[in-house]
Amino acid sequence: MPQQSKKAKASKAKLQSAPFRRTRSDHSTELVEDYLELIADLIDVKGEARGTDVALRLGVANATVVKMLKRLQDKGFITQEPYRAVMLTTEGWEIAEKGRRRHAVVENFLLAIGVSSETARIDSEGIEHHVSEETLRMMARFTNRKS
Amino acid sequence: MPQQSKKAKASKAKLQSAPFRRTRSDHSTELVEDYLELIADLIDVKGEARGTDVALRLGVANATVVKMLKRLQDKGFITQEPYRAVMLTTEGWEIAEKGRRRHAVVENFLLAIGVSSETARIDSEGIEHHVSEETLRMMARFTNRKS
DNA sequence: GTTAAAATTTAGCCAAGGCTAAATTGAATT
DNA sequence: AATTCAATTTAGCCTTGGCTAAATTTTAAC
Repeated sequence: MPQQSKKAKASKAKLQSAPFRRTRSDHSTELVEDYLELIADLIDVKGEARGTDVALRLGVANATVVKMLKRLQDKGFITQEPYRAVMLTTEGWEIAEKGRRRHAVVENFLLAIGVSSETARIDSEGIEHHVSEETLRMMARFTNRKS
Repeated sequence: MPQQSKKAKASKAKLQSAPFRRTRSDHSTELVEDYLELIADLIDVKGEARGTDVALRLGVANATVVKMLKRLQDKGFITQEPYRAVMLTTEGWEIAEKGRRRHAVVENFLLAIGVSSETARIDSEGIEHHVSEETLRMMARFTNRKS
Protein backbone atom coordinates (compact mmCIF):
# COMPACT_ATOMS: atom_id res chain seq x y z
CA MET A 1 0.00 0.00 0.00
CA PRO A 2 1.51 3.34 -1.05
CA GLN A 3 2.28 5.81 1.68
CA GLN A 4 0.66 9.23 1.73
CA SER A 5 2.91 12.19 2.28
CA LYS A 6 3.33 13.23 5.88
CA LYS A 7 1.67 16.55 5.24
CA ALA A 8 -1.42 15.05 3.64
CA LYS A 9 -1.86 12.67 6.52
CA ALA A 10 -1.46 15.33 9.15
CA SER A 11 -4.01 17.71 7.72
CA LYS A 12 -6.52 14.95 7.16
CA ALA A 13 -6.03 13.75 10.70
CA LYS A 14 -6.54 17.20 12.10
CA LEU A 15 -9.93 17.39 10.46
CA GLN A 16 -10.96 13.92 11.39
CA SER A 17 -9.78 13.90 14.96
CA ALA A 18 -11.43 17.15 15.95
CA PRO A 19 -14.77 15.64 16.97
CA PHE A 20 -13.08 12.90 18.93
CA ARG A 21 -10.81 15.24 20.75
CA ARG A 22 -13.74 17.40 21.59
CA THR A 23 -15.71 14.47 22.87
CA ARG A 24 -12.83 13.49 25.08
CA SER A 25 -12.04 16.89 26.51
CA ASP A 26 -15.72 17.30 27.21
CA HIS A 27 -15.65 14.51 29.75
CA SER A 28 -14.00 16.56 32.43
CA THR A 29 -16.29 19.48 31.72
CA GLU A 30 -19.36 17.27 31.79
CA LEU A 31 -18.79 16.22 35.36
CA VAL A 32 -18.23 19.78 36.49
CA GLU A 33 -21.48 20.81 34.87
CA ASP A 34 -23.36 17.89 36.38
CA TYR A 35 -22.13 18.83 39.81
CA LEU A 36 -22.95 22.50 39.44
CA GLU A 37 -26.39 21.83 37.99
CA LEU A 38 -27.17 19.44 40.78
CA ILE A 39 -25.93 21.80 43.44
CA ALA A 40 -28.05 24.58 41.97
CA ASP A 41 -31.10 22.32 42.01
CA LEU A 42 -30.48 21.31 45.60
CA ILE A 43 -30.14 24.91 46.68
CA ASP A 44 -33.34 25.85 44.89
CA VAL A 45 -35.35 22.93 46.21
CA LYS A 46 -33.94 22.33 49.69
CA GLY A 47 -32.37 25.67 50.45
CA GLU A 48 -28.86 24.24 50.61
CA ALA A 49 -26.59 21.67 49.01
CA ARG A 50 -24.88 19.17 51.27
CA GLY A 51 -22.18 16.75 50.21
CA THR A 52 -24.25 13.74 51.12
CA ASP A 53 -27.14 14.81 48.94
CA VAL A 54 -24.84 15.32 46.01
CA ALA A 55 -23.31 11.89 46.59
CA LEU A 56 -26.72 10.24 46.79
CA ARG A 57 -28.04 11.88 43.65
CA LEU A 58 -24.94 11.20 41.62
CA GLY A 59 -24.71 7.64 42.90
CA VAL A 60 -21.17 8.16 44.08
CA ALA A 61 -19.29 7.78 47.38
CA ASN A 62 -19.00 10.65 49.81
CA ALA A 63 -15.26 10.75 49.53
CA THR A 64 -15.53 11.16 45.79
CA VAL A 65 -17.75 14.17 46.25
CA VAL A 66 -15.38 15.72 48.75
CA LYS A 67 -12.52 15.41 46.32
CA MET A 68 -14.55 16.84 43.48
CA LEU A 69 -15.87 19.73 45.55
CA LYS A 70 -12.32 20.64 46.39
CA ARG A 71 -11.60 20.85 42.69
CA LEU A 72 -14.70 22.93 42.07
CA GLN A 73 -13.56 25.28 44.79
CA ASP A 74 -10.07 25.54 43.28
CA LYS A 75 -11.64 26.45 39.97
CA GLY A 76 -13.71 29.12 41.66
CA PHE A 77 -17.14 27.63 41.01
CA ILE A 78 -18.15 27.04 44.62
CA THR A 79 -17.23 28.18 48.10
CA GLN A 80 -17.32 25.99 51.19
CA GLU A 81 -16.23 25.96 54.77
CA PRO A 82 -15.43 22.67 56.49
CA TYR A 83 -18.48 20.61 57.46
CA ARG A 84 -20.89 23.08 55.92
CA ALA A 85 -23.10 23.19 52.85
CA VAL A 86 -21.58 24.51 49.65
CA MET A 87 -22.43 27.77 47.93
CA LEU A 88 -22.16 28.56 44.24
CA THR A 89 -20.08 31.53 43.15
CA THR A 90 -21.38 33.85 40.47
CA GLU A 91 -19.45 31.88 37.90
CA GLY A 92 -20.79 28.64 39.35
CA TRP A 93 -24.34 29.88 38.99
CA GLU A 94 -23.70 30.92 35.42
CA ILE A 95 -22.46 27.49 34.45
CA ALA A 96 -25.29 25.80 36.30
CA GLU A 97 -27.86 28.00 34.59
CA LYS A 98 -26.37 27.37 31.21
CA GLY A 99 -26.48 23.65 31.88
CA ARG A 100 -30.06 23.73 33.06
CA ARG A 101 -31.06 25.66 29.98
CA ARG A 102 -29.38 23.18 27.64
CA HIS A 103 -30.84 20.35 29.60
CA ALA A 104 -34.34 21.76 29.34
CA VAL A 105 -34.04 22.42 25.63
CA VAL A 106 -32.87 18.89 24.91
CA GLU A 107 -35.44 17.26 27.16
CA ASN A 108 -38.34 19.24 25.75
CA PHE A 109 -37.14 18.53 22.27
CA LEU A 110 -37.03 14.80 22.88
CA LEU A 111 -40.56 14.98 24.24
CA ALA A 112 -41.59 16.93 21.15
CA ILE A 113 -40.38 14.23 18.78
CA GLY A 114 -42.37 11.64 20.69
CA VAL A 115 -39.94 10.15 23.19
CA SER A 116 -41.45 9.03 26.51
CA SER A 117 -40.88 11.25 29.52
CA GLU A 118 -38.80 8.65 31.31
CA THR A 119 -36.49 8.15 28.35
CA ALA A 120 -36.35 11.88 27.66
CA ARG A 121 -35.18 12.43 31.20
CA ILE A 122 -32.44 9.83 30.94
CA ASP A 123 -31.24 10.57 27.42
CA SER A 124 -31.20 14.32 27.85
CA GLU A 125 -28.79 13.84 30.72
CA GLY A 126 -26.31 12.15 28.44
CA ILE A 127 -26.91 14.23 25.35
CA GLU A 128 -26.92 17.72 26.83
CA HIS A 129 -23.16 17.97 27.06
CA HIS A 130 -22.55 17.11 23.43
CA VAL A 131 -24.90 19.47 21.69
CA SER A 132 -23.51 22.56 19.99
CA GLU A 133 -25.22 25.92 20.10
CA GLU A 134 -26.33 25.47 16.53
CA THR A 135 -28.03 22.16 17.21
CA LEU A 136 -29.54 23.59 20.35
CA ARG A 137 -31.06 26.41 18.33
CA MET A 138 -32.57 23.96 15.88
CA MET A 139 -33.98 21.87 18.69
CA ALA A 140 -35.54 24.88 20.34
CA ARG A 141 -37.00 26.04 17.04
CA PHE A 142 -38.55 22.64 16.42
CA THR A 143 -40.01 22.39 19.89
CA ASN A 144 -41.55 25.84 19.68
CA ARG A 145 -43.14 25.06 16.37
CA LYS A 146 -44.73 21.94 17.77
CA SER A 147 -46.23 23.58 20.83
CA MET B 1 -33.99 21.61 58.33
CA PRO B 2 -35.91 18.42 59.10
CA GLN B 3 -34.29 15.17 58.09
CA GLN B 4 -35.97 12.78 55.74
CA SER B 5 -36.01 9.15 56.73
CA LYS B 6 -33.14 7.11 55.41
CA LYS B 7 -35.43 4.99 53.32
CA ALA B 8 -37.07 7.93 51.63
CA LYS B 9 -33.70 9.37 50.78
CA ALA B 10 -32.32 6.14 49.45
CA SER B 11 -35.17 5.40 47.12
CA LYS B 12 -35.23 8.90 45.80
CA ALA B 13 -31.51 8.77 45.25
CA LYS B 14 -31.76 5.50 43.37
CA LEU B 15 -34.15 7.05 40.92
CA GLN B 16 -32.21 10.23 40.53
CA SER B 17 -28.77 8.75 40.22
CA ALA B 18 -29.61 6.27 37.47
CA PRO B 19 -29.05 8.62 34.55
CA PHE B 20 -25.79 9.90 35.97
CA ARG B 21 -24.43 6.49 36.67
CA ARG B 22 -25.33 5.47 33.17
CA THR B 23 -23.62 8.49 31.70
CA ARG B 24 -20.49 7.70 33.62
CA SER B 25 -20.28 3.99 32.90
CA ASP B 26 -20.86 4.81 29.25
CA HIS B 27 -17.54 6.55 29.04
CA SER B 28 -15.52 3.38 28.90
CA THR B 29 -17.91 1.86 26.38
CA GLU B 30 -17.84 4.97 24.24
CA LEU B 31 -14.16 4.73 23.62
CA VAL B 32 -14.38 1.07 22.72
CA GLU B 33 -17.10 1.86 20.21
CA ASP B 34 -15.16 4.75 18.75
CA TYR B 35 -12.14 2.54 18.23
CA LEU B 36 -14.11 -0.29 16.67
CA GLU B 37 -16.08 2.00 14.39
CA LEU B 38 -12.92 3.69 13.25
CA ILE B 39 -11.14 0.41 12.65
CA ALA B 40 -14.08 -0.84 10.62
CA ASP B 41 -14.02 2.32 8.53
CA LEU B 42 -10.29 2.03 7.94
CA ILE B 43 -10.63 -1.57 6.85
CA ASP B 44 -13.44 -0.69 4.48
CA VAL B 45 -11.71 2.31 2.99
CA LYS B 46 -8.04 1.39 3.03
CA GLY B 47 -8.22 -2.36 3.22
CA GLU B 48 -6.55 -2.49 6.62
CA ALA B 49 -6.35 -0.68 9.94
CA ARG B 50 -2.93 0.27 11.25
CA GLY B 51 -2.19 1.64 14.67
CA THR B 52 -0.79 4.87 13.30
CA ASP B 53 -3.93 5.61 11.30
CA VAL B 54 -6.07 5.04 14.35
CA ALA B 55 -3.84 7.33 16.39
CA LEU B 56 -3.97 10.05 13.76
CA ARG B 57 -7.72 9.93 13.37
CA LEU B 58 -8.41 9.87 17.08
CA GLY B 59 -5.86 12.58 17.74
CA VAL B 60 -4.02 10.46 20.25
CA ALA B 61 -0.45 9.21 20.72
CA ASN B 62 0.67 5.91 19.26
CA ALA B 63 1.42 4.45 22.64
CA THR B 64 -2.11 5.19 23.74
CA VAL B 65 -3.47 3.26 20.80
CA VAL B 66 -1.22 0.31 21.51
CA LYS B 67 -2.48 0.11 25.06
CA MET B 68 -6.08 0.41 24.01
CA LEU B 69 -5.73 -2.20 21.26
CA LYS B 70 -4.37 -4.58 23.84
CA ARG B 71 -7.50 -4.04 25.86
CA LEU B 72 -9.70 -4.53 22.82
CA GLN B 73 -7.90 -7.78 22.15
CA ASP B 74 -8.36 -8.94 25.73
CA LYS B 75 -12.05 -8.25 25.39
CA GLY B 76 -12.17 -10.27 22.21
CA PHE B 77 -13.10 -7.48 19.83
CA ILE B 78 -9.97 -7.54 17.67
CA THR B 79 -7.07 -9.81 16.82
CA GLN B 80 -3.56 -8.66 16.11
CA GLU B 81 -0.09 -10.00 15.67
CA PRO B 82 2.90 -7.86 16.58
CA TYR B 83 3.72 -5.16 14.06
CA ARG B 84 0.76 -5.98 11.86
CA ALA B 85 -2.60 -4.41 11.09
CA VAL B 86 -5.51 -5.30 13.35
CA MET B 87 -8.52 -7.42 12.41
CA LEU B 88 -11.99 -7.24 13.88
CA THR B 89 -13.52 -10.36 15.35
CA THR B 90 -17.15 -11.21 14.66
CA GLU B 91 -18.11 -9.51 17.89
CA GLY B 92 -15.95 -6.54 16.99
CA TRP B 93 -17.73 -6.17 13.66
CA GLU B 94 -21.10 -6.38 15.36
CA ILE B 95 -20.29 -3.56 17.75
CA ALA B 96 -18.80 -1.47 14.97
CA GLU B 97 -21.86 -1.97 12.80
CA LYS B 98 -24.19 -1.09 15.60
CA GLY B 99 -22.18 2.06 16.24
CA ARG B 100 -22.17 3.04 12.60
CA ARG B 101 -25.90 2.55 12.40
CA ARG B 102 -26.55 4.70 15.45
CA HIS B 103 -24.14 7.27 14.16
CA ALA B 104 -25.87 7.43 10.80
CA VAL B 105 -29.32 7.70 12.35
CA VAL B 106 -28.26 10.56 14.60
CA GLU B 107 -26.36 12.40 11.89
CA ASN B 108 -29.17 12.15 9.35
CA PHE B 109 -31.63 13.23 11.97
CA LEU B 110 -29.61 16.32 12.81
CA LEU B 111 -29.47 17.16 9.13
CA ALA B 112 -33.21 16.65 8.91
CA ILE B 113 -33.94 19.20 11.62
CA GLY B 114 -31.81 21.76 9.80
CA VAL B 115 -28.36 21.48 11.36
CA SER B 116 -25.43 22.16 9.03
CA SER B 117 -23.47 19.16 7.76
CA GLU B 118 -20.33 20.22 9.58
CA THR B 119 -22.10 20.53 12.91
CA ALA B 120 -24.10 17.37 12.31
CA ARG B 121 -20.87 15.48 11.81
CA ILE B 122 -19.35 16.80 15.01
CA ASP B 123 -22.39 16.63 17.26
CA SER B 124 -23.45 13.17 16.12
CA GLU B 125 -20.08 11.90 17.27
CA GLY B 126 -20.75 13.04 20.80
CA ILE B 127 -24.44 12.26 20.91
CA GLU B 128 -24.46 8.80 19.40
CA HIS B 129 -23.33 7.08 22.55
CA HIS B 130 -26.04 8.55 24.74
CA VAL B 131 -29.12 7.82 22.73
CA SER B 132 -31.44 5.02 23.80
CA GLU B 133 -33.10 2.68 21.35
CA GLU B 134 -36.38 4.45 21.89
CA THR B 135 -34.97 7.85 21.00
CA LEU B 136 -33.17 6.34 18.06
CA ARG B 137 -36.46 4.98 16.76
CA MET B 138 -38.08 8.36 17.06
CA MET B 139 -35.19 10.01 15.28
CA ALA B 140 -35.34 7.52 12.43
CA ARG B 141 -39.08 7.94 12.14
CA PHE B 142 -38.76 11.70 11.94
CA THR B 143 -36.00 11.55 9.35
CA ASN B 144 -37.95 9.18 7.15
CA ARG B 145 -41.00 11.36 7.28
CA LYS B 146 -39.02 14.37 6.19
CA SER B 147 -37.39 12.67 3.21
C1' DG C 1 -24.33 18.88 79.14
C1' DT C 2 -23.37 14.13 77.50
C1' DT C 3 -23.82 10.93 74.32
C1' DA C 4 -25.16 8.69 70.12
C1' DA C 5 -25.84 9.07 65.30
C1' DA C 6 -25.05 11.14 61.01
C1' DA C 7 -22.22 13.88 58.01
C1' DT C 8 -17.78 15.15 56.59
C1' DT C 9 -13.13 14.68 55.91
C1' DT C 10 -8.62 12.24 55.52
C1' DA C 11 -5.68 8.61 53.96
C1' DG C 12 -4.55 5.40 50.87
C1' DC C 13 -5.71 2.48 47.30
C1' DC C 14 -7.11 1.28 42.15
C1' DA C 15 -8.08 1.44 36.96
C1' DA C 16 -8.55 4.04 32.78
C1' DG C 17 -6.75 6.83 29.45
C1' DG C 18 -3.49 10.08 28.39
C1' DC C 19 1.64 11.38 27.48
C1' DT C 20 7.03 11.22 26.18
C1' DA C 21 11.22 8.98 25.31
C1' DA C 22 13.72 5.06 24.14
C1' DA C 23 14.07 0.47 22.06
C1' DT C 24 12.73 -2.61 18.53
C1' DT C 25 11.05 -4.36 14.21
C1' DG C 26 9.62 -4.05 9.23
C1' DA C 27 10.03 -2.19 4.73
C1' DA C 28 12.12 0.43 0.99
C1' DT C 29 16.02 2.17 -1.48
C1' DT C 30 20.06 1.85 -3.03
C1' DA D 1 22.54 -7.28 1.46
C1' DA D 2 23.02 -3.12 4.13
C1' DT D 3 21.16 0.91 5.54
C1' DT D 4 17.86 4.01 6.66
C1' DC D 5 13.39 5.55 7.92
C1' DA D 6 8.83 4.78 9.46
C1' DA D 7 5.89 2.11 12.36
C1' DT D 8 5.35 -0.33 16.51
C1' DT D 9 6.15 -1.49 21.01
C1' DT D 10 7.96 -0.97 25.81
C1' DA D 11 8.76 1.51 29.98
C1' DG D 12 7.55 4.74 33.04
C1' DC D 13 5.12 8.62 34.26
C1' DC D 14 0.74 11.67 35.19
C1' DT D 15 -4.23 13.04 36.07
C1' DT D 16 -8.97 11.99 36.76
C1' DG D 17 -12.53 9.92 38.97
C1' DG D 18 -13.71 6.12 41.49
C1' DC D 19 -13.59 3.21 46.03
C1' DT D 20 -13.19 1.70 51.35
C1' DA D 21 -11.95 2.32 56.00
C1' DA D 22 -10.86 5.14 59.71
C1' DA D 23 -10.85 9.66 61.98
C1' DT D 24 -13.19 13.82 62.95
C1' DT D 25 -16.87 17.13 63.58
C1' DT D 26 -21.84 18.43 63.82
C1' DT D 27 -26.24 17.67 65.18
C1' DA D 28 -29.89 15.68 67.71
C1' DA D 29 -31.75 13.29 71.59
C1' DC D 30 -31.72 12.55 76.02
